[in-house]
Amino acid sequence: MKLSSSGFNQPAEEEGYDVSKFLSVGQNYAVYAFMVGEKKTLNSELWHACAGPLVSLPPVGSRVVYFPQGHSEQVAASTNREADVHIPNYPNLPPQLICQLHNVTMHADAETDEVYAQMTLQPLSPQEQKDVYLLPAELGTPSKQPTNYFCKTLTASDTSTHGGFSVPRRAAEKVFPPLDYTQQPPAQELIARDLHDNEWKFRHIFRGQPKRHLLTTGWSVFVSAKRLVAGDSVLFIWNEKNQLLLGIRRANRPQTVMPSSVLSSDSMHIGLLAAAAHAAATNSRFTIFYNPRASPSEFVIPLTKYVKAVYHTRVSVGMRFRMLFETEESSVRRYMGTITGISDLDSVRWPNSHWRSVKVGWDESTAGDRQPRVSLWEIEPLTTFPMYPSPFPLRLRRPWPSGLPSLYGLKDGGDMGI
Amino acid sequence: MKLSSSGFNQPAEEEGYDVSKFLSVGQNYAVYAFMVGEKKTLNSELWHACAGPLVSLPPVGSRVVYFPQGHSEQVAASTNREADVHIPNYPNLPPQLICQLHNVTMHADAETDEVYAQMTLQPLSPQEQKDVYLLPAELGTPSKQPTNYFCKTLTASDTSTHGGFSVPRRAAEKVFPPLDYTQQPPAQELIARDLHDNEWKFRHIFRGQPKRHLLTTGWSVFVSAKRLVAGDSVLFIWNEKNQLLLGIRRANRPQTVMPSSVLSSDSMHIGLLAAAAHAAATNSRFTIFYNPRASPSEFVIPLTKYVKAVYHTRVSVGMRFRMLFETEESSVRRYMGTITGISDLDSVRWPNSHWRSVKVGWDESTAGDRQPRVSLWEIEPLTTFPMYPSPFPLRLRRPWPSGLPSLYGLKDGGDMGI
DNA sequence: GTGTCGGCCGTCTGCCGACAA
DNA sequence: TTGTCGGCAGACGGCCGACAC
Repeated sequence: MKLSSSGFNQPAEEEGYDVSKFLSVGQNYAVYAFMVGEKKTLNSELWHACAGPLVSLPPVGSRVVYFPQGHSEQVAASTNREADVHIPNYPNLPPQLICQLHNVTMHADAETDEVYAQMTLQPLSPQEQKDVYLLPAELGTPSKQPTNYFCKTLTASDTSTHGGFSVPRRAAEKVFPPLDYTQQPPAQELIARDLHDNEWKFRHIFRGQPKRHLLTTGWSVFVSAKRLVAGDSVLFIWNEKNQLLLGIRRANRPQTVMPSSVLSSDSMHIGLLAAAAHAAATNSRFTIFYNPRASPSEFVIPLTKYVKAVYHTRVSVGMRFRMLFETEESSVRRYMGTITGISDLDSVRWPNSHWRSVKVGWDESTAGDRQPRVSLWEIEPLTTFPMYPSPFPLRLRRPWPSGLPSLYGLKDGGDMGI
Repeated sequence: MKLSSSGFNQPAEEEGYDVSKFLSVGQNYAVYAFMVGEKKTLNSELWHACAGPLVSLPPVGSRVVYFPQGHSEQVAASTNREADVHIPNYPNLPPQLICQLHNVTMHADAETDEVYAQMTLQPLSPQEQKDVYLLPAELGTPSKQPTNYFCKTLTASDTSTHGGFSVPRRAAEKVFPPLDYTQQPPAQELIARDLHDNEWKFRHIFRGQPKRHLLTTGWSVFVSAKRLVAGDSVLFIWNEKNQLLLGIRRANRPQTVMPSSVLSSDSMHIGLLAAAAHAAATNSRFTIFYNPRASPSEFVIPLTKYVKAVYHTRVSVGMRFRMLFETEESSVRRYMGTITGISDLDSVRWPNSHWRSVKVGWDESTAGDRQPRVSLWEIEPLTTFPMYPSPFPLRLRRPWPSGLPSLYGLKDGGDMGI
């Protein structure tokens, strides 16, 4: 069977699908359906697969906590410019804003396939902000990766013009349709759709000595169109509607500089702060973009997760903890560390903020790119009563009453490595 | 002579050169020299050639007028999103800000070669803002295109993989070094540097029947590296240091959508307004990016140009005028039109603003993409005393005193086509 | 004067199994 | 099990003058 080489490139389309129309929370992770006018479906599972195993989006309609500091970090990471000292202070903007999450749309950059989410947030009124601490804390709903799925980091041979793509055997048997082994060699045409609903055709063949699964015709067109290089990852996923989907995850390149050429990074930082401050002052909606692979940390988290971490968990200097990280093979592993201090990240602009208030040391010396500061809700403290929830109901307490000095009394914990 | 095909691609570098170090104003257009640390020189003439014949940057140290509305238009054009109604009003931010221009740096996007300028502005104090109207209005200093220069819009053959680049004969004779006509066919190696100081080598040959100038070896590498398509333009320019430079100007593509994936367009609009408002309130410096090929109009103009247009020129409904436009061949031509009304573009947010306060009708019916609204300083009114300056000194007057109704008494002039 | 084409040659793409890690 | 390679055949890149507008 010979594939024609035409029709492989579809025109790029603007993406943006409203996920707020239907919402099912009956499963372990939120399931969205998305339709906007004549727009086609942007598959939620594919978006999450591209975003990575640690990324979860809060359900539409839920209450979330928004952190301007974290949002600022995303802008800083994207523009490669820290927020300048010239940026005005917004004294009426608290370090965290409890919001109603009205809308979440998943997007993919038309140029790079970079995934990001647009969220519409509405700050609660001051009275509502106080009341939420009295609500019972529900358990968070962790994201789940789909099962019928595989992800492979591309080798030099995979991206070379000299050949095709070598499919790991288990992966091919798990997610590709079964080959007709009566043919010699067994082969079929695979059709997969990307985030923009563009169709890609590949010749899937099982040949060689020893036998292996390969993608040949069509593969190089895909590699050059997506500008993939060795180290990037490609993933295939089989959705419920019997469609094969594929996505990409680019390697963490040495920080691509993008000074945007439209707006200074200072203005961007001011923009997000002013937008949040205005929304907080008027209790009106505002819009943010969350780019999970550009942002150092999630800056919109479920309120339940925040309340549980900040009000129902006791942490102290010297305490051991675990934290989840994504591995290079796109799976998850835990790293261990010790809390070395608890203090404000920026005591001038953001006093009494919980954003990255925990200074930590990591057990493994290869902790080069792991943050020296984390937030309470990112870590899992190891108590002397581990593995099962405490049978004693925890009483609510405010970790440091506003207007009073921090209970921890430790502005800069220094290195107390144990 | 055979060129090796290696060494044609240089690593992309971050651009950004300080032009404020040396400033000569003795010529008809501002000449900048730029050095930052070990950075190489970004050639000012090449930047201007890529920016187009109508773009001029005010001299460093001069006084300029900054228009938030125009800046907002640039963001809207770049994000394809108009400013939302949810954006807060900044009642203390006037529609124009008279500023000291402290710094201008010319840049080129590392990905696309798009040219843009970064400017550092400092609003004058309220007292200074008033005083400037009493200054004598100097004549503007129009930008000038260099002479040793040519620009060609690429044909299908130029960008096809099938062949090279056909050099217009006059252009080759004017800006390329003379060929050695003793060789048969006459040929040479051309070396040209782009905005990033990357070096590009081309085989320049004079052959065929009839004889013509061609760029062969090296051309296709350049086309694919810069992702040029038919309709884009390439320009060659010969600078004073005996270096051949080359730049590109992309055709106005059908609006490439870029929702930035980092910051919502609302936050960007708020950001530029809040940054300007903060700078105005504190008389502190702020930074803007001016992207001449993305922005519908210049929004930082010399104060002298503004004062001359607003206070020393009488315009009225029905008056005829001329205005400069860039042609598709990158030269300049004048279009004629008639003033059909004078009114606020946005009487709610920006009352009494001179930004696009003039409604116009264009003589030629092909005026599809010419703005229906222009600013006073963009047009050249045709009076009954044309061609030479009036011998009578014009007295200063404010066109519409703030707090009083517009002198024109015409909120919406409608179509008064003559 | 210059845009496009047919002709022609050389390089590179891309499919194959061999082989080794 | 799978990454890389040599071998090989065919496609495409790219240089040439012809020719027409």
